[in-house]
Amino acid sequence: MAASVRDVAAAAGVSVGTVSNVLNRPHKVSADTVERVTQAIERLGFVRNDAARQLRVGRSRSIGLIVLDTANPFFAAVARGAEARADEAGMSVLLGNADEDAEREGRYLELFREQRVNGVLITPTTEDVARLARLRDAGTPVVLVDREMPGAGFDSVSVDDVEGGYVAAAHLLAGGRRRIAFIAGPLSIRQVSDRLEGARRAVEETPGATIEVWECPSLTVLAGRSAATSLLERRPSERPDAVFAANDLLAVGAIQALAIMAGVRIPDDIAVIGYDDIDFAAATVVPLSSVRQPASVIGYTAVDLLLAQLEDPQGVRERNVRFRPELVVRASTGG
Amino acid sequence: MAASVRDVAAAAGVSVGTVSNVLNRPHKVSADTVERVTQAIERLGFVRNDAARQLRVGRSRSIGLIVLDTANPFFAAVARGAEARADEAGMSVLLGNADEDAEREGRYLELFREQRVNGVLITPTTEDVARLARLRDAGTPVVLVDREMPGAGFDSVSVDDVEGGYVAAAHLLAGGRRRIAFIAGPLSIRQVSDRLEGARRAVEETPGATIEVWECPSLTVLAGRSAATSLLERRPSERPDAVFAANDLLAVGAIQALAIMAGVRIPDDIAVIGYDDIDFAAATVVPLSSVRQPASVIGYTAVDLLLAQLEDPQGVRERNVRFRPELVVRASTGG
DNA sequence: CTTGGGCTGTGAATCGATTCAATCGTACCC
DNA sequence: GGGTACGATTGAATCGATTCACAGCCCAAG
Repeated sequence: MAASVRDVAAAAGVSVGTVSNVLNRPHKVSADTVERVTQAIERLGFVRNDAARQLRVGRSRSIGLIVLDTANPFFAAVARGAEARADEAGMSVLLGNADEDAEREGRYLELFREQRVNGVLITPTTEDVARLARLRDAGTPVVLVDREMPGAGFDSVSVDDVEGGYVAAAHLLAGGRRRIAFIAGPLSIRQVSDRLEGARRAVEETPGATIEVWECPSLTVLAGRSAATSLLERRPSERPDAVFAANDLLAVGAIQALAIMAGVRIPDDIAVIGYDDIDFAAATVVPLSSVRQPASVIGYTAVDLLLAQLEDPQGVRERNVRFRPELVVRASTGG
Repeated sequence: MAASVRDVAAAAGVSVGTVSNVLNRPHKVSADTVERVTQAIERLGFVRNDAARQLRVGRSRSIGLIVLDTANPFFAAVARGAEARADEAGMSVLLGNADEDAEREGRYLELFREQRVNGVLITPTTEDVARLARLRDAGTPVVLVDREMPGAGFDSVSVDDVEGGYVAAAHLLAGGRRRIAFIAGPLSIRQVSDRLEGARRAVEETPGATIEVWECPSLTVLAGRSAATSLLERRPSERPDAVFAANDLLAVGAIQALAIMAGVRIPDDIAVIGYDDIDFAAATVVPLSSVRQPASVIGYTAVDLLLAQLEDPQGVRERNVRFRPELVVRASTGG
């Protein structure tokens, strides 16, 4: 059906070994042989069969990346960064969308193993890393993205979410807010619980301040909207005076519910702060304050660590690159 | 290194053929053999080598999807839809980000050919489909996404962009606007030029109405912001009274520049309408009117067409599924 | 003239899952 | 007992690119 190296070799009047050399080590082949083979390739429309190549070589040229949710611009940016670095190394990135679901995550992990990827970058959905540990022990480099697990022996690239949570809450408290509602995604997601922990810490340092948690099933605009809606069922006097959303999607949803659908004044009645500082944060009804993470740099760095592991499989492990979150103040918190 | 079927066979005391059968046709194997083999697989941590499988079977279990820009939530939604349908068919989607760049697009096309994907879904960056035609003629099904090319012989799933452009402009005109600025992405992108064509048509039907085109290098928030900024360099009396952005990202950027940075009143001074109706459209400073496209349905349907081609390679070609765009009116056009 | 070294080029062996014709039992029927 | 049928199992052949030990050739040095 499709032309193979064998066909090309026949057409060019050389051996298969030579064709392979033209493909992979052209400098080892005389110029006019390269020419003849190249022409034959062109003529036959030959395209290297990557499966055969992989089988022989023993590994692929791709890196697997599993993120919590591709619909989140933050992860889209992470993926771009990862892709850029992989590109430089002549590799490509396979992107898997776990959709905050451990089972889907598992399916992608399995798929990537079958594909013999060079390594896996992952933002795990759960604390359970037994699977990842097995994968790593079987020789596949693993790098945690946007997440750190000290002691588990994984390289990681993360942003200190506890600090980020602290910074966000401290900012609200500094603005005089005392009753904070934390609109959370699933608390089983580490980023969420860390941000909460940081926020709690800030609250505890402030006499009279309280924080309550609204757990949503997912980190989406829709979830944020419905969380804020149920929040509005209370009498105004019992409502919180600030909302800290676990990410910008939730915050955007909350703003839709509060400002647009219910006419709550932001930040006068309720201040809102999100997390991630996605592109849209500056364009919301009331421009959204947020905590910025260097998304694409995270992706880029993660691939970097992976390549280092590939380079030197015996090298030091558990390198944790940690970025600092950065508060971005806009109108939604009275900036 | 990693365990192979051969190792599993030895460990379970059966032949490699039986292991393969357990993997692929368990009903053909007696229950206790299945059990023994399964245990051996477990014990050895065997994971099927997909490259070998692919090599033998002749094709992969994946579908390639190349979109203009993964950072655009519209395409993220398309990808989700595609993934959902592929999943149902036991396939997975390889996502390529062309980034509006024909060369990157070509690289992914090449990659997908090497991987022997079952088919390619693509939103082409250019009009030049010679490459795609070659791919199709070589036996790889191709489905155009969010784009139609009558006569070229490709199946496609699209939304009538000319109509969408017409609807958007007609809406602005119906609101009394007469001087429309079309903030365009690269006009080489068909969606952009089609939307412009539709808008032009509406303008021509309206005495005294004019439309001018601001071409941006890309379809991003940033590009929209700078286009709107340069628009503001004119004296207020010479500014347009409406902006039609080729997509929501541009519109969001334009809103940032107009409303937030320059204090232009929307829609009083300038009305704004976008295209795609992404999740964030409802949450912008001034909720954004837009033209909705059923993004995830587009992705889902595209895979559907692809599967049909796979099913029946000789079947009818050039099936064009066309959805109708839907006007969504919000405050940015005085809704 | 011979030897040695540097280039080119060769082709059989290899990776691991799948396939399918062939074999082996066992049960059943006449 | 002989024959048939059927289910379970076997294992050699296969897919296509890569690799590497080896061969052929030519020129320069001895």
